[in-house]
Amino acid sequence: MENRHHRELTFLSSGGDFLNPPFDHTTRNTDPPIKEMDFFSSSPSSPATHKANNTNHINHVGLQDDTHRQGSPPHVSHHPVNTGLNLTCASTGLTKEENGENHEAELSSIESQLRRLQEENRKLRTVLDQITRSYTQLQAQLFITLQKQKLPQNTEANGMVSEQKNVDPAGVCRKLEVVNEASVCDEKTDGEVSVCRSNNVEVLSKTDDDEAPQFIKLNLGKQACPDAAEDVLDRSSSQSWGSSKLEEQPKTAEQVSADQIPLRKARVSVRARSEAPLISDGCQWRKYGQKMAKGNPCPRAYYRCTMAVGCPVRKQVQRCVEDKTVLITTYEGNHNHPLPPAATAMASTTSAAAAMLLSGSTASKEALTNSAGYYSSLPYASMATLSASAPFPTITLDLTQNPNAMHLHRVPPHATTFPLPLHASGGHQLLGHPLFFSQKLPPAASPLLHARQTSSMVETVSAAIASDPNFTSALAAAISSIIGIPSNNNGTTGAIGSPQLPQSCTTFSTN
DNA sequence: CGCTTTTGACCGGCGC
DNA sequence: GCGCCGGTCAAAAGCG
Repeated sequence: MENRHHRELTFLSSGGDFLNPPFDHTTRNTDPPIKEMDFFSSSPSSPATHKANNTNHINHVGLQDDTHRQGSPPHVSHHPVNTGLNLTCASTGLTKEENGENHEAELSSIESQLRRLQEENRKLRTVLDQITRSYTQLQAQLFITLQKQKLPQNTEANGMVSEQKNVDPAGVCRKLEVVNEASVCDEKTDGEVSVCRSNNVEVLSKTDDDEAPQFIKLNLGKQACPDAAEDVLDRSSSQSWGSSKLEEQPKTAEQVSADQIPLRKARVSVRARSEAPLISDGCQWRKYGQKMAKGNPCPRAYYRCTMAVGCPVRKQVQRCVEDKTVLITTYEGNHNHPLPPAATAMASTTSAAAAMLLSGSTASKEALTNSAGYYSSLPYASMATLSASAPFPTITLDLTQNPNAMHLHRVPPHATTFPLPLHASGGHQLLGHPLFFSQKLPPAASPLLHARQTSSMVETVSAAIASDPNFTSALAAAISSIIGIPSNNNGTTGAIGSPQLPQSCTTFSTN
C-alpha cells in the first residue's frame, strides 16, 4: 500500500516534471518519498486520515497534497486541490457535530472546487500532450535532417553503434544517455523513457545546454530500413501506432523495398520458461528450417510468419543450453499486415525493450555498462540484455527470473544488462495508453485514479513477469508486434483495448 | 488435397 | 582459398 502510494506520488509529480523540469529535477534527488512514508506511518492516529483512507479518491488527493507540501515546494497546479481535500478530511468530523449545514456547504464547495481543478488538470494535460507531440515532431525532423546531412555516404549500417557514433555525437550520444537513464523513472534523474501509447517511446531528456526538456519519440513499429538510425525517426513520423501526428513522409522506392526485406540489424529475444516447444504469441508461424546450433544440443527452429503473404517476420526458437526449460524466442523483421489483438496486446510494454535496443545501439557501450549496475537494483523491472557485439543488435528479455533477483542474472561480458522501464511512471499524459484508460475507466475517471491504476498495474506486471505463464506468451506476442507494426495498424486498432486481452495484457497498458 | 513439418542441400558471411 | 557456421530453400513425408 505504501509502495503503491509512493509510486502514485511519483507519477503525479511527474506531471509537473514536464512543466517544470528543473524543479522536479531537484526534488527528485531530495527526500519526498521518505517524508511521504513518514506521513503515512504517523497519520493513522489522526481521525482525518482515517476518513481519508476510507475513500480512495480523497485519499489520493491527500497523498498528492502531502507530496507537494512536504516533499517539494508548492506546486501551482496541485496545491489548491490538496489543501481543500485536507480541509475536508480534517474538518468533516468536527463540522458535522457542530454545524451540519456549514459542513454540507463546505463540502459541496470543496467538491465543486475539486471538480473544477480536475477539469483544469485534464485540460492542462491535453495541452501538454499537444505541446509534447509538437516538440517530438520537431525533434524528429531535426534529427532526420542532421542524419541526412551527415550520413549521405554512409549507406552501410552494419553496426548501428559505430554508425551513429560517427553521426552526431552531440545529439545521438545524448539521446543514448537519455535512454540509459530511462529506466529509473521513479527515481527521476535527468531523463525518462516511457512506454507511451501505442508503439512509440518518448524520451524526455535534459540536454546540456537546454533547460527545456527534449522529447525524442522512437517509433518501434518498423525497423526495416537499412539505415537504422534514420529509420527509427522516419518511421516515427509515418507509422506511429498512436497519436503521433508527424506528417507522412513519402517513401522512396528503397524504403518500400526495405519494408519487404527482413531486418537484420535488430532483434528482440525473449527468454521464458516453457515446456511447450513454442510459445503462443498470437501470430501464425510456419516452420521452414531447423538446425543444430553449435554449442547447443537442442536444435534451433526457424519459423516464418504466415499470417500474410510475404510477411518477412521470422523467429528462431531454441532451448537454452544451460536450462532446457528456458525457451529462447528471437523475433526479427516487420509484419506487413495487421496483427491480431493477442499479438498487439502488450506492445506498449515491450516497446520499451525495443526502445532500449534501438536507442541503446547508438549509445556508447561504456554508458550502458555504467548504468547497468545502477539499474539492476531497481525492482519490478524485467531484465533486458543488450548485446552490442552480436552480429545484430539484440535485446533479450529474460522473463525466467524474479525481477527482484535480476542482478543475479548472468550476463555475457560483451552484453549490457538493464531493467526495462516497465514501471515507467513519468509523463502520465505521454505514457498513458489512451485506449486502455478510455475503455477501462469511465469518462469521469480522474487522473488520480489513473495514477492508482498505473501503480497497481506496475505491481501486477512484476508479479506477472515472475509467475504468469500467460504473460510470457502475451509478451512474446507483443514483441512480435513491436518488431513490425503494419503501417495501417495505428493506435486506434481495437486490439489493445480489446476485451480479449488477458488480464496480464491490460496490465501492460500501463502508461 | 492442401497445409505443415522434416531434413538434407545450398548459400553467403566470416575468420583463419 | 578453404572451412565453419548460421540461415534459407525446397523436395519429401506426414497429417487432418
